[in-house]
Formats: sequence, structure tokens, C-alpha cells
Amino acid sequence: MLNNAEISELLKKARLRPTRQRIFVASLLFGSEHIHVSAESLHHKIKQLGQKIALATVYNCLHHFHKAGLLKKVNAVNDVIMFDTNLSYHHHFLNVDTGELTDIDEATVSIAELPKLPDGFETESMELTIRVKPQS
Amino acid sequence: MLNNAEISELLKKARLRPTRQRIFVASLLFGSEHIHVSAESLHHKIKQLGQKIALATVYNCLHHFHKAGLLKKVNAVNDVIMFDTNLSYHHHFLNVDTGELTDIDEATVSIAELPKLPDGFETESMELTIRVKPQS
DNA sequence: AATTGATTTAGAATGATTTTAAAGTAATGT
DNA sequence: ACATTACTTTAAAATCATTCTAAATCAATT
Repeated sequence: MLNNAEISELLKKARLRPTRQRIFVASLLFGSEHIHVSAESLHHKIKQLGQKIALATVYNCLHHFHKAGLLKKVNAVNDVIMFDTNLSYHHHFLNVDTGELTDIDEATVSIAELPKLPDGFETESMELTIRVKPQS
Repeated sequence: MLNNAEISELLKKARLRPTRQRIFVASLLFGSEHIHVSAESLHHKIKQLGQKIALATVYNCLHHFHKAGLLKKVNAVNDVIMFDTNLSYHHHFLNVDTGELTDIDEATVSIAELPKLPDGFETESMELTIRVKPQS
């Protein structure tokens, strides 16, 4: 858990102005467990905590944090962009019913062989998505 | 290339009424190379061919074809649902600049080790997405 | 404290997709 | 063939996530 001064510092390091809203949003994202959020889900959580931040601001925050390298954008499936506080290269289980994402421990996956890239291209990132559903 | 009777047969087998519109849409999708389409891109192609089918009908077609197992839904990235006529288990290169998808030959990828699934869940599908960008 | 430039915000706009409800068409029984 | 029924198509409205706009606010700098 980070205090406001620490969060302020973190934002400054990322060249983001530590505004009231950004500090609050950052406090929900950083400093504890890695989490996955969408703008909508985060905004909802904020409202539940009795705070009032415009949805557009949440979008702005998430995108700024992403640009600054504080968040990873996760391949959305149900039209909803998810952001991941876990920046390291990793894969996901995707619950196809709920859209919920769960990190896969990198150590439990190994990709033995990869195709060669199209000419003139380089890899930006690589992600394995295992779509799962409740056993029928 | 399939003729209309063959396409009609294909639709009937999938328990879909072989209507004029579906036959036309199916003729663009099946019978030659595997392709990736969005509702919008397919509708555009149809208009270019001088035909007139409502965009909503294209959406309906694609979803019906998908439900019937004739198309695979591909993890969209730029908000656009892509459908793939290649039903077999396979992976994609994703051009992050354009959203364009390219199939990866399955033989060139091998995943050596996989994590165990969460309890009570089963795998629906699994997809490796290699996001690529023009070499900088 | 005043200026400047970035940020926040409500609300409008956008773009993909879905829904609605009416009109059209295919399949089925007669 | 003909009527009935059920499914399809369609334009237009609705919806949902997201982005834009323009005015108000705020943080950093002079």
C-alpha cells in the first residue's frame, strides 16, 4: 500500500502531473496485488467508494498510465479494453462467460517453437489466451 | 469455387435457410482461400460488387454462420469483431498498426507446456497472438 | 499572486453492434 | 397451387464502449 506522497512521486517519475484524480486512481491500481480493470469497472469501484470522478477522466487516466508504461493493455474480447497492472510478459485465462481475466504463471507455459515473422516486421508482444468456460 | 446449389446444400446442412442474401454472403466466404472479415469489411465488399444487402443482415449472417460452426470468431483488438473462415485451431500475427490478421501455420508453433486449468473449467479454445509492427 | 499550460468534466459525438417492428420470403401442410 | 406458419431481411432507432469538445478548474512556474 502506497501513501499519497509515494504515489505522487510515482506519477512525477512518469512525467504525469499528480492531480487529485490521478492520485486516487493510481492508489487503486498500484501498490498491492496485480489487477485487471476496464474503465467502466474502475469507475464503478470508485463510485462504490463514495468518490466522484468523471468516466472520461478514468479513460484519460488509464490511457495516460498506459502511455507512460505504468499499465499494460490487454487484448480485449467483449469489446472492453482491459488494463493490467502486471507489466511483465505473461498469458491469460479468459472466462468466456464473464470476460474475467486471470494471469497465467509464466513458468507453467513454454512455447517451444515460433514461426518467423513477416519481412520488415518485429514483434511488439506475444500473448497466449486460453479461453475457458465452466465445465458442461 | 462453389455454385449456388452447393452453397444452398451447405447452408441446409447447417440448418440455416438458404436465403438469397445468405447464399450470396456464403459465396464470398466459402469455397476459396481462408479469409478474415468483419461485418463492415464484408458489407463494403458486397457494395463494391454492386449488390445491396443491409449491414444488419451481414451482422446476422456472420453470427448465424458462427453459431452454426461455419465461422470462427477471432479475438478482436480494435473494437471490431473479425470472423475467420479457417476453423482449425491456429494462431495469428496481428499488425498492431492496421488491425490486419494473418494466419500462422500451425506447424511452425509448438507449445511445450501448459498450465492446469482453474477447477471446474474446461478449455474452449486457445490462441497465440503475436502482435507485430513495422521494423523501426 | 498571476500566468500558463495541462487536466477535468458534462455532455455531445462517434463507431460498432444489437434491437425493434414491419414487410418479405421460405418451408410445410392442405 | 394456396394458405399458414415460422424464419429472415430491413431501415431506423437504440445501445454500449469510447472519444471529442469546449468551458471550467487546477498544478506548476514566473
